[in-house]
Amino acid sequence: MRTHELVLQWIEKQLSDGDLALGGRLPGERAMAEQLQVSRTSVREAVRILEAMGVVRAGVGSGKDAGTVVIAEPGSALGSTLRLHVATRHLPVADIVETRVLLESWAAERAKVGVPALEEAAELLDQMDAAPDIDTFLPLDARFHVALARAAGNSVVSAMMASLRGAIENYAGELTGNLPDWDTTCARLRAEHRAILTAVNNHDGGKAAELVAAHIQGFYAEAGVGSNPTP
Amino acid sequence: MRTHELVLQWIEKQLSDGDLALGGRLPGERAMAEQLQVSRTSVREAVRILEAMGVVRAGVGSGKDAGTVVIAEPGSALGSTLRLHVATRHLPVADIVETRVLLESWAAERAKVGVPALEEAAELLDQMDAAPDIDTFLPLDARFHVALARAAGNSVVSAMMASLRGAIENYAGELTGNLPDWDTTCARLRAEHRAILTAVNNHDGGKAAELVAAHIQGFYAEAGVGSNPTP
DNA sequence: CTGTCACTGTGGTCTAACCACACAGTAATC
DNA sequence: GATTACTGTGTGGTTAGACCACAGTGACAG
Repeated sequence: MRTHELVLQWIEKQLSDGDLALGGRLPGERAMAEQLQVSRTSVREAVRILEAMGVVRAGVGSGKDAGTVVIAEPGSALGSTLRLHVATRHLPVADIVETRVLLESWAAERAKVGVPALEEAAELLDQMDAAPDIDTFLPLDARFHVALARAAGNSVVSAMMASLRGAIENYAGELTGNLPDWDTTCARLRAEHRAILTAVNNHDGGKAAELVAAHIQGFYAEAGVGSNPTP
Repeated sequence: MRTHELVLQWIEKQLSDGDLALGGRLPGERAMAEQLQVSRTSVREAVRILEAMGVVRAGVGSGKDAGTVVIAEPGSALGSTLRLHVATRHLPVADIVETRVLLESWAAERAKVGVPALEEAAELLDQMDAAPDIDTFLPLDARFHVALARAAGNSVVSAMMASLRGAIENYAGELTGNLPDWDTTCARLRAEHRAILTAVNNHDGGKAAELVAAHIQGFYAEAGVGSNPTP
């Protein structure tokens, strides 16, 4: 077993045993190296991996943001991983879109009314109405969909949704260039968002799920995913 | 931007541009370091991250297994990430099980008859009948479920299924200790597996999905997930 | 022809040093 | 006395250089 894996194991055990909790601070790299009788290099490689997994955040200097602290950001970590695999052509964009439909439909059907995530979603819709251009609109759109997924209350599904959205984020930006008329499309998307949120608030999960599926598939079909996968 | 991130960006670009394909070999660490004008340490940190993401595999020595080659194993990578986050208590096991039900039901409903993955699944069932003990049975069970998911033909769903299974693998091992009578449970699980596969082969996706959902939820309910999350 | 042995290139590890940063305490200044 | 400037300390970030184990390759001696 390689040295940095040993360090990784040790840290994972600290987490499992509860000796290291969310928000907690790891020992300094030098201290850990001495404690585990390994070089600082190996400790750093382990920390890098944890950072890539969204388990810790490393900060220089001193004070509140300094040191290596335990965080919980699975979404961005899974997103990076998926993005890399998309780059290797191993994960087709079409499969990601299909998975998005699957997860978001499920989430829409089970979204709980009155939770903070839904209020955030409603707020985002207002901001999207005021968005002047595509580059302002798209990030809000992404956040709306992730907020909707969070409303279902399953943290794994939320994380996966966020990661899927993140993995094809750049891609979505390119796709909008293929659209014949952005203003028309944008208006339609906004209307569909409202309809989805209304269905959820009316406790009509089935309809919400249908609308979400049509919403996502409609966008990618219009933008030409499948027929024109890598423009 | 940190140095190793720069290296990561460079490698990701090589992948996106197709200059580096699946099965391809990265330049040696020393060569890359010189080419990018960074230290070998930074190159190594980048490679570590890619390795953790299941994008590359590093092998010492020389010959076919040597060097750093591009692979595509998103499943194990996502699994490690999820496992770590379960360790931080940020992702409840119950949410993972729920997501498994969601993905596997979907996959069972859309499984294509006649694909290699289904044949593999059938073969695994025979091996499970011959399994002498739990420790032989469980890995086969895991592979059966992943094979079933693969039969639906969506690589993202397959990868996520494999990762979910991997994230709670150790956990499943502990749970079987809670079962009152393993032999009885095992016989039931085997029968349920057969029923699922039969439904799929009969093109009865709806029934297959129902059976899968009941199968998974039944097992975890019997083993006590939810009422006894961290024994 | 065969077995041995040095060579070469790979990743894996370690040491020791320096840097930039941010805060904390202290000293000099107004 | 209050304010400012300055070290001191500890953090991660980066680098250079060395050595190790490993696995093929090829030359050489038998």
